[in-house]
Amino acid sequence: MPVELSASQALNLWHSVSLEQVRIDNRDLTLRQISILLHIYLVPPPHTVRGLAGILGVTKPVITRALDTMGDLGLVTRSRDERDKRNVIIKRTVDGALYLEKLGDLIIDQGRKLSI
Amino acid sequence: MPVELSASQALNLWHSVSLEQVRIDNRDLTLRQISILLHIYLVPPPHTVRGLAGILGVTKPVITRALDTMGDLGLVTRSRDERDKRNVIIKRTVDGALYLEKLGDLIIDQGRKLSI
DNA sequence: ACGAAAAGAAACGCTTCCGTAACGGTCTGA
DNA sequence: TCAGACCGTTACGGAAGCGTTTCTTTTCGT
Repeated sequence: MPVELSASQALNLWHSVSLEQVRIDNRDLTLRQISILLHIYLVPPPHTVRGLAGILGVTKPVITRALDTMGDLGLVTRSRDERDKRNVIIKRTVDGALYLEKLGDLIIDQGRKLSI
Repeated sequence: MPVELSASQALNLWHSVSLEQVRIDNRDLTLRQISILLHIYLVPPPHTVRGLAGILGVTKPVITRALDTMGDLGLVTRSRDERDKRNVIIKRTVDGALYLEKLGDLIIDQGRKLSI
């Protein structure tokens, strides 16, 4: 079930959602952080630092720092992989799920308001 | 013509577009910068620093800095308002239009790939 | 058993962003 | 006309991001 958007619909959707996100959310995540967060919550686990770095095309410290920041915000958690103690498994939190739920609602709302 | 999205469609769309944007674009604009850029290009002019600050709910220096950064990237230009020389009018550029055209195409492409 | 490899974190120097506050140039109305 | 309001920028100290490099712990192959 693809979603067919016109050029103006696509950009207007992005515009209104970004704007509301900026206005509402004081946490001000970067695009990278949002990508990581969405990836963790939408793609089946397990998620590792190395894996995420490869997927986003960034270096490992970028992921570590993003997880530090989002961990402080309560959006994700980390725990050692007991099967291979070199790995860290990135886990979801209730707050993180809530955050993305709100984002989803925002996108849906702004999508409904589109014209042309 | 509203766009009806399911919760999973909304988040998957945001996920895939953010991910591709991170992978493709080395400029790495912040969400605020993207909001400003989209606003300048989608909302009829004139655009002023004070006006944008009010719309985004941020302070004026935030707008000035964002315009500095995006000006260096060639995405926007500024010029004094000759009618009231206190004001600065923010203008569009060819590169900026091209940047947003690519973003629009990306959103459209990822929208087409959605399922469920 | 032990050296190499792998994973994540920490350190380092740098850049960029933030909000508050102060600053010059411009307009305006009393 | 000129004091005050307005507009955008700059300055400042601090926080957070970046990529590269180094370090610690753990695993794996021989």
